[in-house]
Amino acid sequence: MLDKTFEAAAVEPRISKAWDAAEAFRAGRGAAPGADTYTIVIPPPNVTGSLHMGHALNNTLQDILIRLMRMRGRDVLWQPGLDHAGIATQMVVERQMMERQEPNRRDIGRQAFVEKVWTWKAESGGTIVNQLKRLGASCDWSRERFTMDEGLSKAVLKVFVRLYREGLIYKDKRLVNWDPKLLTAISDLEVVQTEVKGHLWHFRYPIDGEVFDPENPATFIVVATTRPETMLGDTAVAVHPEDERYTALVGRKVRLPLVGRLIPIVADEYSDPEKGSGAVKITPAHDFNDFEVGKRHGLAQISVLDVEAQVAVAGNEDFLAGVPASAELDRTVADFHGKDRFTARKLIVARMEEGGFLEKIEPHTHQVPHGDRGGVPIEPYLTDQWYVNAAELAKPAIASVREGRTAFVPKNWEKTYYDWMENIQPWCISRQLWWGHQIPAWYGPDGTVFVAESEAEAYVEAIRHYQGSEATDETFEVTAKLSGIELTRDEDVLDTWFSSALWPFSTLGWPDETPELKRYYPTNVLVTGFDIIFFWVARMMMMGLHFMETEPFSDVYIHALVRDEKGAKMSKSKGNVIDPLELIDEYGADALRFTLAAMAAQGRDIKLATSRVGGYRNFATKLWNAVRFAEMNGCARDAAFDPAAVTETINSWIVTEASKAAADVTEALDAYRFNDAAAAIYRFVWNSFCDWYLELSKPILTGEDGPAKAETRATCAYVIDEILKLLHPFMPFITEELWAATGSWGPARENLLCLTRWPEGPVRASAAADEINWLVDVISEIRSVRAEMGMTPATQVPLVLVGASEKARAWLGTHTAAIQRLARVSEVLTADAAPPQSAQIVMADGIVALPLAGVVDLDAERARLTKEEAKLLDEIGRIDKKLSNEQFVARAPEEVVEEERAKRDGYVERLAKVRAALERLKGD
RNA sequence: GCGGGGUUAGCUCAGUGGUAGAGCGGCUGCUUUACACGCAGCGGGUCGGCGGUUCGAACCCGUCACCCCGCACCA
Repeated sequence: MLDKTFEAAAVEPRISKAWDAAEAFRAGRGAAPGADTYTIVIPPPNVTGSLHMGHALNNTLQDILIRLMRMRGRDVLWQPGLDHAGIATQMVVERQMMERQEPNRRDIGRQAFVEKVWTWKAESGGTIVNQLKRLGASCDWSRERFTMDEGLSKAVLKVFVRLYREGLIYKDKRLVNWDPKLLTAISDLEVVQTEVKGHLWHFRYPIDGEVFDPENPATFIVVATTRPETMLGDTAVAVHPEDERYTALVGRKVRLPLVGRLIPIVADEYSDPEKGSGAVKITPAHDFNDFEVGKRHGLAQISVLDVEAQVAVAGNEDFLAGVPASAELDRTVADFHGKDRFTARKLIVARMEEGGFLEKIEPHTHQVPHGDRGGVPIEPYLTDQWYVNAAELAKPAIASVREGRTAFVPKNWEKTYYDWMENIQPWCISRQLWWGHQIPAWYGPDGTVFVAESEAEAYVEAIRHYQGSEATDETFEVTAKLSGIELTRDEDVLDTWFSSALWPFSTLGWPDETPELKRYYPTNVLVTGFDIIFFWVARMMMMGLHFMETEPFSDVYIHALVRDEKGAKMSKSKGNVIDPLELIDEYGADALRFTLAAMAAQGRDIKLATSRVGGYRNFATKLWNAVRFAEMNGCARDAAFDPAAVTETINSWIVTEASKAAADVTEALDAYRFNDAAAAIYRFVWNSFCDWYLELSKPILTGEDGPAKAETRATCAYVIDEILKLLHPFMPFITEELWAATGSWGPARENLLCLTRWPEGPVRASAAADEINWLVDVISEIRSVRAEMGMTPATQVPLVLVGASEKARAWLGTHTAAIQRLARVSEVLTADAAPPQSAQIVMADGIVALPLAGVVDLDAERARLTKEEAKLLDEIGRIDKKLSNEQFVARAPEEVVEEERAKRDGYVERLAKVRAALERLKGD
């Protein structure tokens, strides 16, 4: 006998083990002969990560699709794995070293540090994998991949070299987003804008040739800035060409305070007359816009900060070039050199004030770019970095979506994709880190770069380049030594997303021509959150198209972000994080999964209230107890059972309803309408099967043995099987457990539920619906009236069916026992007229009278009927208004008009009966 | 500034042309032999405001208000 409740914590690990032991999730398991493939690659979670609500949702949805398709007999692969998360992982390991008071990474050197990271990965990396297993994710874990694996690294090398040779990867000196804390460049996408309350400092720059007088505006030009410390690198002041206030000054020069550099006033449309003073200082080496202005006017790029964003002016040739020596300059160098950018800011403002160059300070709130990992303001910084020509790779990726080869669901995300792809910037892929794929570029003594898949090849190329001679792979070392060439490898590593972009094919074995690659690429759908469209979707599209010449996936399902119940994004700093593992502990993985699926409506974020998880845990218990009931009543599966051949009304009805539910669930999942699918199975299980079918079957199951009882037992078991299948993608644990349990009291199961065929086929026709609807109405109405009349459940009264049709009388006969039980009725009679002092329930087909003499307050019954009369008059009035509108009759579809007429007829008929019932009560 | 989304029951949310539903919560009753993580019943919404299209609008269009999210920029 099943326990009274489902103990998720006890059952889930056992079921997981059973799946593992059966290798149930290996690619192709359960596939029908000759089946099409169905592939999903997991968006690789970060190796340092642990399961958060976003992962829980993302993987629940993927698992639902995967389990569905596996049950439908497709050749399924769900490819799992992790990415190496360059910056995050390096930070984690460095923090650990610091906590253990070990020497830092620079002390131990690159090789030792990388070894430490691998050790860390082996010990504590990838905890998320086990957490995904707890969620029930049916990935082919035997194929788990890591972006730093040998095979995937090989793919990275191949891709880098090929793109380089095609001119799509290049090295360039430009401004990058520099993180002065982590000491690396980062890409645009890794920068977040944060609102900062700062100041706008207005500085007076003296005009060359005038005697500076703070009191005389004709002797200076005012520029406003939020970043005073960059003024040391100013190389111009820009004004708008049509700004009349300044036209006379264009072409003249100003002398940069504190430094003494003579810099031009240029006319450039970048300058906005509305902002600040209308004149803007230009620092090409420290601002992206200024960089462009500088290029237009041939200005020098003077970097005045070092990698840690400290002022670096002493011995800085660019800074000193053309600047006359002066005591003031010496003081500037002495005061500021080596100072942090924020310290320097204060000092510079003080010095400007001292010299009379500070006009005013305004409070100013603005968005300041911060590194998303390091959390400090990024510094636009002039360095050499490697770039991918993303604009070129984006072209075919845009076309794929435009031409429908890859479709976004919901469709409106296409716009976001286009907007980004059409304005895409060069992708900076080099990172000044140690953990990651080291860039396969070697430099010769004169700085010539040799990009190759291995050091050996690089030497071959170098020897060819420098000496025009050939070397073979076997002898290159010798040759290299003899040639005296020494190559130095580029220190930098690649952006983690560079390797993630190859994920849909690198995990399948590319660049080798593996059978898996041939079979499972392209994949069917990528399931991800919108915040990751740029990171993954776009880049996977670009790389997939370039190297495989086929889109990596045909659908991109973009799901919601999970927020807290107030709608705020969950974050550790806000402390509003709901931990999915805690929910699993408390309610079970099935309940969490079902909640997420039920709330995953398209195009809307999920505001998660934990109370809902509790509600769906109750749903699991409900199902559990329904099966327990079946067990207690001997509802064992019957191998010879044919759902098409049942004769009992309730059996025929539930078999039809089950087929409808199957069709609804399947249709919804095929359209990625997870919430509709969840709602359909929920309604069927609870409101059809448990509330009505099981209740109606009780008289039969507790009655005498015979064909009706046997059929009902078999039907009940059959429907439970159908339910377990339909619910399995959503609630894999409890359904697998019940599949095994029900297998123990009927014919043995041939297979695990996860490898069992999904219910397919058309909705079964049945004539039983009218009869069951009638029955449900009768019972519901009686219950309602009883409650309204204040009758206790213990009070039993007879039921008298008055003026009913042949059909209704027959139905009454069939279901007497059920009505007695569910409506608490002592006996069931028919009559031509209602007995005196009855409550009279007006049905479409006759009156159900409950003789209540002495049991109930007749005034209350009169009031009830009067209320109903008023309501009916209301309805009739409303319909009359509609029907008397000529436009409605003329223009509305025929069937709608007919429907209204039929409704009216029904109401009129009821009204007559209600009035008759009232009349009868008058006599009592 | 550009773009996307939202505003429906006390709360969290479904519902894309025929006068509204779920879960949770509330109220009343129930030791009805599957389930109190339950059963039965009840209450609760002028579907953000205004205007338009339509025979008919929660739904389509316009507009206003408020909220959220991207992107860009900010001297």
